[in-house]
Amino acid sequence: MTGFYGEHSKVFVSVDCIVFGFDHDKLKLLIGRRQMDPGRGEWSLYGGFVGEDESLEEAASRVLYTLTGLDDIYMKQVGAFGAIDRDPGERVITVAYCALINVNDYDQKLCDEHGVEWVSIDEMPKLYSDHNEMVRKAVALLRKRIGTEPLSFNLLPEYFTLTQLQHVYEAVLGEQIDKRNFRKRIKAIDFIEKTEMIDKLTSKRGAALYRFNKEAFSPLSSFKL
Amino acid sequence: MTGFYGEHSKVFVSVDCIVFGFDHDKLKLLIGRRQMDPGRGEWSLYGGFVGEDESLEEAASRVLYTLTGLDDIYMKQVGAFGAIDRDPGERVITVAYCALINVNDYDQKLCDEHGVEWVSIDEMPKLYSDHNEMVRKAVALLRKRIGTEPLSFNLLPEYFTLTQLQHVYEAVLGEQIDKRNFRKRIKAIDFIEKTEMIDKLTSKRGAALYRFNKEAFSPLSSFKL
DNA sequence: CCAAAAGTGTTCCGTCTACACCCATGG
DNA sequence: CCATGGGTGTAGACGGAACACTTTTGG
Repeated sequence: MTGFYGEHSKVFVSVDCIVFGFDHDKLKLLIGRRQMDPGRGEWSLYGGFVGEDESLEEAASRVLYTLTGLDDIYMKQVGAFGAIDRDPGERVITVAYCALINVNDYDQKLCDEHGVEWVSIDEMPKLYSDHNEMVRKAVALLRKRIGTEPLSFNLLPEYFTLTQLQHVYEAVLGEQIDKRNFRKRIKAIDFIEKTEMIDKLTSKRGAALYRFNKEAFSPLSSFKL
Repeated sequence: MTGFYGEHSKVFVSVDCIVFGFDHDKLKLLIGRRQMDPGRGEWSLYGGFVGEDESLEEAASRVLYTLTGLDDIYMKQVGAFGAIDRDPGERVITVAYCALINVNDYDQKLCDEHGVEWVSIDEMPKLYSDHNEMVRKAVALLRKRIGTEPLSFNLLPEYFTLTQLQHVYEAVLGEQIDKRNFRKRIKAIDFIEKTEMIDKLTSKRGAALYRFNKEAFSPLSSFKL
């Protein structure tokens, strides 16, 4: 089997993961010191090469699993980056994926092993290659979509208070939101369910815990937030 | 120079172009019969492999130039498609690009040479590999963006009537629009300029010709349509 | 008893939507 | 003179934004 496309050239393809988390009212990004040449020691997104036996999504999932120990992560393609000299080593075309995780689920040991840590997106340092551009694009996508797709829940624990949820929106959108208007809109969304549970950690009075009901959500149900 | 990433494997990368046009009140797509194996003779998007010396965008531009004879085409990345068996020949990762062109500018001779033709998007046949999925995604993106980005002008000649413009929106969105409301919104957009010219071809009375003023448009000026 | 966060409605204003008739002209 | 597409305004509904006070309880 000689192959059909033999006359054409092949190229390295990698995936890079833009991992967002939410903590202390801030949107956070997981970055680490690059552990290979070229660019060893520079701040960088976590990534990996795409193997012969895996799709792009599989490669991204594998990389995310290696990094966080988590499976079944919310993941969305951000785009392909293919400038000739984008990687200082050899030519590599990268497909960037944006992942949203709950920082509590995250495995701190793995974090340390890979030398990655959380930084606030507004304190992001210069990253390796064109990784800053990837992050910018991912944040832009996040902002566009958070109003019409149920993304925010991926950044929170299963049970959350409305104040927490509001803080996620404020962190992503970068603006303050009126509490009463926010809660009014939440009430209109039927797949955000109030539970009987009460959170006593974040306030003396205690706050009702809510959850996202995946079953009640249909991709067709357009909502506005 | 042995390279830094020698232990990893390389893969074929191609670009596929989803070329939209607008004619007779319909959104059209440029497709052709595939002229190589495997899949020879099947309906397909037009594409090409990414060379060692060109970026993804350059490859897409080259492919579009080869196909249409046009330079400086509006082009947007749709996404990367990387399922292992997506191509029946060998493994190929493809980056899809969506292009918008004015069907009048198009070179009919090249069209014939490459064996491509325009089809209405609602009469699209089964295409090679996962190309239908690419088109679906491109149409979805188009619908999302046409309301907030000045895309529509790329599908029209430099000078156009408001009725033509409205038909573009109707074709893309797949729904009727109220003429008076549409024109009211247009009046509020300052980078759509009325000219002194009058088009006498499409109606007996004649219709004012408008143009999109690129200079008056700023990417920040958010508009709603 | 007080600090700190939770919870709750109303009014106003601007935006979107629905809707029908006259105009100019070529044939 | 009539068929064809061009062009115009208003009223009512709806949705989004602004805005302040009471409740609960741990310390």
